[in-house]
Amino acid sequence: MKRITIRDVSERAGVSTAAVSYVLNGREGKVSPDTILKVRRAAEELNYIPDFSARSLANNKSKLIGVVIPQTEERKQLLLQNPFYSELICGIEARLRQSGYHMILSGVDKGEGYIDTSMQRNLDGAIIMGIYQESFYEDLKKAKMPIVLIDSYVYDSHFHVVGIDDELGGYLATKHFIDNGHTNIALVTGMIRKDGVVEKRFLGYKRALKEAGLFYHPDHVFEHSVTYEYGQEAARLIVTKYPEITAVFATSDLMAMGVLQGLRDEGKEVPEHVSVIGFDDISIARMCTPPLTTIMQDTVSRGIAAAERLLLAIENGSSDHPAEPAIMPLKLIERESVRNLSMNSDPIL
Amino acid sequence: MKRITIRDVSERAGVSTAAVSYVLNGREGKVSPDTILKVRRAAEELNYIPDFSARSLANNKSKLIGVVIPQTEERKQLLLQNPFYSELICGIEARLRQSGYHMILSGVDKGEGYIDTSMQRNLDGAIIMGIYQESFYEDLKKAKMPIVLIDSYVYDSHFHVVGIDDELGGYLATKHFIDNGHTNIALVTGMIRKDGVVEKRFLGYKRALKEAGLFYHPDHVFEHSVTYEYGQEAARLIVTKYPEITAVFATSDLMAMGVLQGLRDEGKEVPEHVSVIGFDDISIARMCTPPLTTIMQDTVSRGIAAAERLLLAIENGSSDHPAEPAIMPLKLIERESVRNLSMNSDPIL
DNA sequence: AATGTCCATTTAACCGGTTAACTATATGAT
DNA sequence: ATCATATAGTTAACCGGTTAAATGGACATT
Repeated sequence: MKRITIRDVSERAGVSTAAVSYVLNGREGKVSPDTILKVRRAAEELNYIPDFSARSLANNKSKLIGVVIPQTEERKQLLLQNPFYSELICGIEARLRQSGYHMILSGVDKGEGYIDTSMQRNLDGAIIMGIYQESFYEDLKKAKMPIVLIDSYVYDSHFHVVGIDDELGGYLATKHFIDNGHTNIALVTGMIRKDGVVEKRFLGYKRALKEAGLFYHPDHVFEHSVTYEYGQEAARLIVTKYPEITAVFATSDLMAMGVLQGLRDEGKEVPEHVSVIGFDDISIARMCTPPLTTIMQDTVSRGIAAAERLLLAIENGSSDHPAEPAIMPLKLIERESVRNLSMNSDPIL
Repeated sequence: MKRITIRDVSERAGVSTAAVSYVLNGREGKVSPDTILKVRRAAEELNYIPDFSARSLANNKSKLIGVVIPQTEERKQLLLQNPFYSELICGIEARLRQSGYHMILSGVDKGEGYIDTSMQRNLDGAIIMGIYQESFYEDLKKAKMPIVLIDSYVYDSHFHVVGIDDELGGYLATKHFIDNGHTNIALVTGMIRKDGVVEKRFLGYKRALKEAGLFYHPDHVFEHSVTYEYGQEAARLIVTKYPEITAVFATSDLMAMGVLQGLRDEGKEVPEHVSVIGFDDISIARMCTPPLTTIMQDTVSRGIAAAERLLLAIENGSSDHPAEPAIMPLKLIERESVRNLSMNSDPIL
């Protein structure tokens, strides 16, 4: 059961290996229709499947894309428990496969060592989700391959960006609370890092407050990690220490779900006592109790868009001058986790 | 910025490329300590990173593992919305990376064409999650690489299996209902396919019923697709057509969450009116309302175990005679979605 | 001194493709 | 008839490693 090589095909077709290679790669005007036919037939009959390693070695194209997601520091595992990443990956994988590319999925925490992977595998490009320390981006630049960033605002001429208007998202959520008569609005969020998405959402939050003439209260910002558990903890804090708060904007649905649970643990009803808005509209947002009002981004489409962008850059060989950031649409989805305080004068249960 | 090759290292160290290769691959007794030192230093100084394509071409080892998960037929996207797969992948990725392997994640529906991927990339092995049509397994056998199956019972001498005792899981869930005084217990499940996991869970369900002297009622089995939406639909059916049912065993947490929502849509409370048990203990099982009683399997560990098993098979070159199936532990986690009918004589709200 | 062994090292073929450069033939222009 | 050009196909070097076989030197044996 030896492997069928291009030589086998060339012999069977009665031509040189070069001819076979030209036919199989669709080189224009290098081969006659007759030869094309012979080669196609021979390849078909032998069920020839090219070896990507050999191909990669010869022409320095691996058809391999690195996909990076954050990982937990302690357990060295992918942060895939946040469905946000899963959904992105669905989109990315589907689009890549469609063009004959494959995806190598890796977790990264500090970003050290990823450059090795990229070199070893001769990656044609990479999609980086999440935000990392500066040095990682420096390494990525050295890699000299097209790179698409999702969820970080490192606007550098080396990087393509497929983002959303996070500032607007933060604004819309906060505004929605204000429109519903809320004035004490908490923000529950992961670490606010420079160039990260939550920084922008935070900015939008502040803008909405300011625009409405509301006071920005730093104590009402609960900042830690993007986990269900922290959402829960923040909710407890809110109930016990800041009872004036009637609305919580969580910068990810996962945290929002934690907030929901935390409030419940403390005997508060949503939205009767406290209203909650999330971010992302991951699929479980509509499944929780009550269904979560959230800022929707079409995550799967965003994954597809990121892959598309990357493929384009690869095929153009334009790793240098990326187009300007693609900004995907965004909107607030009203479900049942927000109560209208102004109109509804029902007494609290 | 040319690539550093083994030749560069050999020149710098003043030895042949063969010597470098031997040192870097730790060939015993082929090189003197002196040479080892020189090579190590040179490689270090040049920051040499080997090219896996070249290596793969030369020794037919790619250090690449194929990881396959089902995909939706319509949209050609990975079934990653079920966190069960995400969690497995977390475990797999972590373990593979630890040993210098990388993972190519692909979606597959009918299984056609995957064999091509495997050939093109010279995969060293594969981990297959989910269940597929017969022909896919036939293809896999031809691939002549170690393969680990998760979630299918194709006990063939070609395949390694890292499973759980699904029959027991089904039994435990059903038994728990019975112990709590339930006698009309519905089963909500994806398609019951031969050699699939749900077939076994179904068997466990029937065994528990029989053991308790309860009548197995085929109408109480709701079988369709493993989705939140179907769980919801099944719940509606149950409430409207089979009001005698007081307990629902869903064979995946995702479906169980749909059931929860469907019951709520119909104005039923869980567990006051209807009790629910899920399967898998995905992370959101404890996050939903009420927290879901479920059959816990440590999914991440199972991913790790699968990877471990595969690596072992690869390193032994033993693609032929797999050890017997590894069966991971299982237990019922009691949360708040089951009501005890027998002891608790509170009137229904 | 000749021969055999061992050890460390090198040589060079090989993996399976791609592609620049070359050859051979046909076509067209002068 | 001669030369230039275009077209179709081939040759062989090359990508960056691995590894069987050959080499060469040191040492021991007869």
